[in-house]
Amino acid sequence: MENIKLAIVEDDAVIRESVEAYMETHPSIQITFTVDSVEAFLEKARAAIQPQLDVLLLDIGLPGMTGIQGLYHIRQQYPNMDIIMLTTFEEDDKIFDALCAGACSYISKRTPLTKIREAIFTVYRGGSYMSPSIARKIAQRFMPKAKKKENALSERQMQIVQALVDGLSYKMIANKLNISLDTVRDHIKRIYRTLEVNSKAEVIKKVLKGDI
Amino acid sequence: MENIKLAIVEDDAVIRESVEAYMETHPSIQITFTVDSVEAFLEKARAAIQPQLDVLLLDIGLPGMTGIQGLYHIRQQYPNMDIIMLTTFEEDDKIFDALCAGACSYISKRTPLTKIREAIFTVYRGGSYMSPSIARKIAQRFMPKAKKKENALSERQMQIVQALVDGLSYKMIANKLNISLDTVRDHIKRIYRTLEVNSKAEVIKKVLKGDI
DNA sequence: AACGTTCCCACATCAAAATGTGGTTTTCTG
DNA sequence: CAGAAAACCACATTTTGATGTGGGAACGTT
Repeated sequence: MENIKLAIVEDDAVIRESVEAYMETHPSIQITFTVDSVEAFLEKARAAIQPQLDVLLLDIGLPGMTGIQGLYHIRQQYPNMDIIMLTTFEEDDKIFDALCAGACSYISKRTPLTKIREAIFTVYRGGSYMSPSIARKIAQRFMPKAKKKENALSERQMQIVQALVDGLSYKMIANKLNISLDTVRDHIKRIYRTLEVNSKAEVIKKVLKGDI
Repeated sequence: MENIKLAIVEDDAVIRESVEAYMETHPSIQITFTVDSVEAFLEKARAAIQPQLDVLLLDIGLPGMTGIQGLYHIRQQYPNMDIIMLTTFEEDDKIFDALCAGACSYISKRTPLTKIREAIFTVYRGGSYMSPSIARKIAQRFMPKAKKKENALSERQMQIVQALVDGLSYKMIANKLNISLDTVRDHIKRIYRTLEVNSKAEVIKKVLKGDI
């Protein structure tokens, strides 16, 4: 029989209490505590007897320290705890911030409690649940970005761009490609024009961002 | 009433037929066709009367052209179709390849048919469903990479690095931060040392790659 | 054959960056 | 308070980078 130690951080009393009441009814879930802010959570965590925790439901839009900021601090105390972010649809653009900060699940507050409970079990077992709209955004993040223009560089130009990205100086590029320094300059000049940039830095940024 | 036009690409006849039989029973799902390879799918798509399709269940491990390779070709014919990848657990490392190739959902074959059907509706409505173990892998992908060294830059140094990445010149940085040009040089000099690089290009690369 | 593209090279100029040495002032912390 | 760390500034030198102009050779297309 599982025994999941759950904590809740949610400022809206109505939501907090309804979630708490619902989760409490399940025999495998044990609510360790619920608080209304990250600050309150951290205080509990700092207390002498640091309560053991498996899963945390964390609201993303909190007064004071936001959930995202809080994630960072919370994970210092509980590096192995699984954190489920609760969010309203307006905050969907914070998905990636939250994921980067270490959230492992991201659920809309509109999700039925039964699904949220399911998610708790899922993350406890090493999985992750994402609301469908969230998951879609994540999937899109991986898709090839819409290449705007036909800014196709020639084969040679690509070699030079690559060398630039690798941090080679003009001289080194000339050497590597067995062409003269002036030729390298010539290529780069034209590359800048077709890419509509005017510094090495911008070229590198474009490449690293996948715009090329 | 929804009317989802579904196609299935799956080489294993047992799985294919069981999925087909199950989906067929739902009044909102209409199976346009099922085939056993990407090649067969593309042939159907090339036919004079190109069938309309909403959702595709695509096996990832196919003989001949794999699902991942197929994704590319299929999406040329049906750029707006939602594609759900079916996968066995051994292929979990192909998640990101598939997502990059344009899949919008990724489901283990061990998933109960009822869940798979749910996923079909989810993607049809603009969402996405990921199997828990897959979703977890994706979440982990976003988490802070293991920072190797203590290359911690000071607050000020980070500002300067950021400015460099933004493409500002030393002069502009000096102006922006209200310090002298020489001071900017000084900071950058030290940054290069602690980062063990010796050009702006390398700094930018490090930042963009998340090494910092 | 004429044209466009790509690749190649040279010369020139000014701005920017890389790097070193030397010193001062805050600010934080043991 | 003393010492370390960070931030600040100056001066000097060498290398790179950005940009322009001008021209030549190879290759494929019309």
